[in-house]
Amino acid sequence: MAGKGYDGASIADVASEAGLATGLVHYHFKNKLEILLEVVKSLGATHDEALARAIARAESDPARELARFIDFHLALDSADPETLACWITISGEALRETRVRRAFEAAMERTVETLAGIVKRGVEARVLRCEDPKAAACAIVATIQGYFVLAATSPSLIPRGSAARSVRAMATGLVSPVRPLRAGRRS
Amino acid sequence: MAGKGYDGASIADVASEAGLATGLVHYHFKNKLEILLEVVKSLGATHDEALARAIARAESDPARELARFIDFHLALDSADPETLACWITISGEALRETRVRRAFEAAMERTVETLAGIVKRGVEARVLRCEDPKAAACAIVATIQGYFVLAATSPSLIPRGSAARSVRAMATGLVSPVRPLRAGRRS
Amino acid sequence: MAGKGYDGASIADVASEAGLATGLVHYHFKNKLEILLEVVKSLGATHDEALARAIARAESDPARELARFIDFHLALDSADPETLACWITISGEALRETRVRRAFEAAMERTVETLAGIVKRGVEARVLRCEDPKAAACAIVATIQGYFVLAATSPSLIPRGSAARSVRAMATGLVSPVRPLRAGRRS
Amino acid sequence: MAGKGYDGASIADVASEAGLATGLVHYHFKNKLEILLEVVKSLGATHDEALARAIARAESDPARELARFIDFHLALDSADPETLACWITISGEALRETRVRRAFEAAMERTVETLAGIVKRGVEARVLRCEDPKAAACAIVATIQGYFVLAATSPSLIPRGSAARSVRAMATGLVSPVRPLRAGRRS
DNA sequence: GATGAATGAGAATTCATTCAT
DNA sequence: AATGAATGAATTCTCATTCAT
Repeated sequence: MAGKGYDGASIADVASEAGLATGLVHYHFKNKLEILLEVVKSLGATHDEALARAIARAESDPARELARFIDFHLALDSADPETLACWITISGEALRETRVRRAFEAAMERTVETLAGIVKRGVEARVLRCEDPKAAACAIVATIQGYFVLAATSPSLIPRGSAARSVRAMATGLVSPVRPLRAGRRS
Repeated sequence: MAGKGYDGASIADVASEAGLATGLVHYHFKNKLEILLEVVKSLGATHDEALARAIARAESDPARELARFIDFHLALDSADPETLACWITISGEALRETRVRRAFEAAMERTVETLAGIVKRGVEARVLRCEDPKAAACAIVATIQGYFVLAATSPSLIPRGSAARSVRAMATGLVSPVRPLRAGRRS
Repeated sequence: MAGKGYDGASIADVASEAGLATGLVHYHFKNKLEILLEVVKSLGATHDEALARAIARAESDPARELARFIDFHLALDSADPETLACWITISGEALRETRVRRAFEAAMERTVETLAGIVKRGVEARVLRCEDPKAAACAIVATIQGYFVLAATSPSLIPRGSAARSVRAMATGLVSPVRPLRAGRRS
Repeated sequence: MAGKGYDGASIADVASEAGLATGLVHYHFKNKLEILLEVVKSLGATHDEALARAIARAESDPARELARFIDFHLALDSADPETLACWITISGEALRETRVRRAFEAAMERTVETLAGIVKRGVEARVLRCEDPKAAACAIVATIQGYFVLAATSPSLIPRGSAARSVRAMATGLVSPVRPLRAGRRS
């Protein structure tokens, strides 16, 4: 589905990719749609766990958590293109299938809330200044989603390595950290 | 195609939507794909013209042009949901069809270049500071694209009216205007 | 139609081959079928005239007329492949369309009668011996038709230049000429 | 396909003739073309086996094998008209589809080689005289093919029962048997 | 659990034919 | 005579889904 799109991938494709017989796919999934929903669920869970791990390494410093959050999503050079394509495919189906939309929306909301939580704690700790943490979190998540689309469709448009750097700069405009945002140990 | 997606919309759907016989659609378009390509082309042209008009009202003040650019794209409350859906559908097909990708990429590139041009002129005029105008333009365009996805799939996630405001704040982090960015007369 | 077959050739193909607009084809021909019937008619007439000319050069010598008849049809090296293909296509449609069958049958019958006439005159002139001139003519015409099929589909199967020679030898077995059949001046 | 021609017979026709659902035909054959190729293959195999059996009854007497060969193909009164139509349809498609041509050509070649082998053995055994057995075989096979076309499209043109007799007489002219060719026990 | 044949609805596409101009 | 847009039926092919084994 990542490679051919939801409609483009037939159950036979899915089955052969998994080394199974077509019939067996329907033994495990009632519907083609259920397969996609399972993908959203699993992709979301994997993402959330990996994100939590990445943030945990920031040792509860909100400013560094924010930087981690950005870097985690925008290390596009090392991103799995298949996962990117998958996520964009999901966003496309979310336009039309209520259940996909709900799952996609839920995943986005969890991510936004995670980030909003970081910002709020930053504000409380007076290392960040921000009037509307939810809006700020939403803006950064939107930017990340937009970079996903660009990375998957028009990679040559993104100056190499600029994504995370640019978004850290943008975040500065949103949350006015006391000190400039610095990347985690990774970068 | 906006409503049902590229694969979901049959030629019969397209034809009946247009009040035509199915055969006539194939008389005018060699392929289903050509229809989509025509949509990309036309959507891109319409966008470019409207954007140029919006920027023109900024009377060559780069900072105001930048604000106009943002507001033009992110007046999401008044955005046509069908056009949003259409653009996201296109980005999904761009993943798989080379020709759609090229058209989508070209449209994105034109938009990025337009914005990069504004930033460069702002830098030259010393009203903006920015080390990498291309990267900055790319980041803002990515953010816009991301907001489109959110607006079309998860509108409840975006605090009402926050999009343009947030992006103006983010832009501040990227281009350090001498004075804070203010919207044009519209806002 | 020669190149793509009756069904394979669309009216648009026919029109563009002739440098006309599609509509005009139907102005001149009621039907697609009428086009094919016209082809049979015209091909038959052209054939008959050319055959008559070829025979005329034999100066009423039945044995030489027979040789001429064979050579005329089996100078396969110089045969127009398109005409061959056309004739085979026609024979295929003759299987199914009554009117094509009638036209094809009529053309075949004229050819058989022409040859039978030659043989009869040869018998009367006592230069040929043959119990059933009609059957003999039919056999030779069948052979020619069969060579057409082979020449058009499996030319490598026919030893170069052997067709006319073999058929002259075969004719010998059918009509026992007093002297061996010799080709006309052409060969 | 025998009755309506390759293009005239739809997959739906094929399926209903076989009492199957349309989809199942495509489950077993990748293409419509593959169906035809399968027909050529199967028809060729059936023909070859039956021909081998017919020849076997001639007890290795080349002159009688030759007569058998002719009678086997030209017992047109008892020939299956559907098989005839099928073979002619195949020859028509052979004009246009490379793979059909190859299969048709191969079948013709096998038949020609079978006959050429008979003639060669006859020559070696000094019961037949023939300078070019391949050309002779080719001529007789062409005649048979031509009779198929006539039998399928213009049966009234062939004096009843004359085909095999005529071809035996023609063969005499090609291979000069020491004694006249006589049919096997069948005739 | 697992297989893969079978079904039939629905898709894109082609094309003979019509017809207003 | 000529054009070419328009029609809609028919065709090949794909595929989610079912089901006997």
